[in-house]
Amino acid sequence: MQIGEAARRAGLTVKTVRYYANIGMVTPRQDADTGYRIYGEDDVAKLQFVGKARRFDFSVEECRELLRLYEDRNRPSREVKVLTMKKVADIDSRLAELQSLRDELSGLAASCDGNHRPDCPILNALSGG
Amino acid sequence: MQIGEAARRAGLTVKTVRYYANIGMVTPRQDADTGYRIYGEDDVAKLQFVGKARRFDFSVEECRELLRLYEDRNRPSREVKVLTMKKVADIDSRLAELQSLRDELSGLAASCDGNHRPDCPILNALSGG
DNA sequence: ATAGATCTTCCCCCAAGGGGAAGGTAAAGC
DNA sequence: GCTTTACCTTCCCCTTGGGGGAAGATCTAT
Repeated sequence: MQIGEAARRAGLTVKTVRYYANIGMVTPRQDADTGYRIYGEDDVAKLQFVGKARRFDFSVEECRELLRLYEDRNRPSREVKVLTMKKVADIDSRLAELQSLRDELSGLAASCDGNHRPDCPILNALSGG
Repeated sequence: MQIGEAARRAGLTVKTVRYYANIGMVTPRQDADTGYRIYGEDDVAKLQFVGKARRFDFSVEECRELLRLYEDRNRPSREVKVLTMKKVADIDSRLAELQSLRDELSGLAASCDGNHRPDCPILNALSGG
């Protein structure tokens, strides 16, 4: 099939699928006459795989690694688990960071009257040392 | 003072301070002879303000807006509060998204033996529809 | 034959700067 | 006076993960 249908079936944009071809992540055959990319079922499966991994917040490089493991029928599952737990740890630290930001900002917002007068504890906090 | 000291006092890199000057966010005087940027105390205060707002996850454009409010002695505090609460809402939705990702990934990791054998529920989940 | 949909490559764009080259300037040491 | 060192300037390319759109080729339907 052509790139449009492959993209549709993988739930990705054509631009994205072409990008994955360019960076060598999912490389379809190429028609010698027209230059059109030709995708097979296996390619679509890989595109779906990558799309899903991206939605799980894996970076493109991490997806490349996961894809390599996915294609290696003999890899130990430990390798996949390690990558996944590392990603969970990444997300945990980002969560903690965001939560703390959220609490501080929310506290500031609560302390601000939010009326027509110019006095504002939020700006005071941002400008204070 | 010159850009180096201004950056040091604001806790930013010289690159960042120069960037803020280029995009018109914090614009110092400029020495006509040497072309050197010359920062005053008020500029340093603005740099500190922006640096702090950036650490609170406000985008550069949002910082520009906050800075405008900061400099406007007559603005109603409501405007600042609205911006802040919108940012809190942004962070909340990002938190929910990350939390859900984290739970799914963590569940997958828990279901994977992580041994030397190739069977891996994580990859199965990523490749399944 | 021609219109419309799809495909190709090519190039510029986003945030928020970082890295480093090439060159001007100033202060301190000898 | 000369040199080293530290600081400053502009300029350009790099990052992530593609999006937007132009110019041109190809395929399908009428």
